[in-house]
Amino acid sequence: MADNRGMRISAKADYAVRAALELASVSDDASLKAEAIAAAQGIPHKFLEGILGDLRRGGLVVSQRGGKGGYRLARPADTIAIADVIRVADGPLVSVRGVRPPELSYVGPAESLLPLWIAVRANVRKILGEVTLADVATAELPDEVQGLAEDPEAWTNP
Amino acid sequence: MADNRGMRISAKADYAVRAALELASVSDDASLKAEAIAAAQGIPHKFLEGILGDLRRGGLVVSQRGGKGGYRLARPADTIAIADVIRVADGPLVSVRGVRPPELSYVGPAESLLPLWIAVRANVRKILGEVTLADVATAELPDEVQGLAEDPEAWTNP
DNA sequence: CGCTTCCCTAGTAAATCGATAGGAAAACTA
DNA sequence: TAGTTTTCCTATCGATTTACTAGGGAAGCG
Repeated sequence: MADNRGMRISAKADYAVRAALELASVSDDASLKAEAIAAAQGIPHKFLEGILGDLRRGGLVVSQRGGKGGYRLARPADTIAIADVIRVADGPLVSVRGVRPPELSYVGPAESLLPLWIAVRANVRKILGEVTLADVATAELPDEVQGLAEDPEAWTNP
Repeated sequence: MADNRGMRISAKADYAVRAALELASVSDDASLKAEAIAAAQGIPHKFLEGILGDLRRGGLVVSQRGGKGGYRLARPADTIAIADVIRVADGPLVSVRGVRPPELSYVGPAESLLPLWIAVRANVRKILGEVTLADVATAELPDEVQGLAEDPEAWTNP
């Protein structure tokens, strides 16, 4: 009864970020077709189309139809945080039981759970909010993040 | 199409932690009945029973049947991290598309996504792994966590 | 027009979420 | 030993979500 799942990043969010990275990696006013992104990243084409629609409605990408059409980023890649992409594709970064931490209320010995969830959220926000598409696409993560990822301990499973 | 959900803590994980906190708040060898915990925390009784079963199988609580029965923590409250409880109730703390970060493989401009997820996971682990049931139950969070939770910015939504 | 590519709506199988139901098995109590 | 209490186990359930697929309409271009 205690199996998979915990705090998960959905396929949709993962795909959205990867698609955005693909767009971030091409020269500034060039555009990519959904099919090309799908092939490059191994994402189901029609599923990706829906995700790109979300990114467009969220103002992160712009699209063009027709023969020379495709998608491109609406802003420079170094002004779009990974958090922006996840939020547009998947909603709030962190939630507890479906609601965002500030809406929760705890009683008795659980009262201090609220500040704890808030702290977790603040930390996730800090990382995903400061790392941009440009950072990831050029493989130059901020030192702070790089440091965390270099600790061999971080790569081990529980 | 871009609605709720992101990185979520499930009802089950939330309930598990709250139940464990209730147990942490009573004197050391006393025990609580599932019904009492359910009432104190407003958790559906039968649902909680299943969760307490997980905690028992995970070695975090011990149980006793019969008239004077109930549940108590298997170890002192200051040796059980919130992360322990979540993992036992809900599986790995952080996962991407159902699998744990080290099992992922990215190509092209998405290559540095892996270290990014690793960094996020390391950070979540750090917080939830160092805060114990005793810390939360006594409302004395570690300074580092307290600091994060005190920033007013952390309490605002996006 | 004809081709391409985005755009939109619907549907769908499978899993998960958040429970509920019913009773068997143990422990204590009288 | 009978009765009570409480945990323990299995099974089920409706709603929602997840990860896709299908099919066609609407732009844009040559």
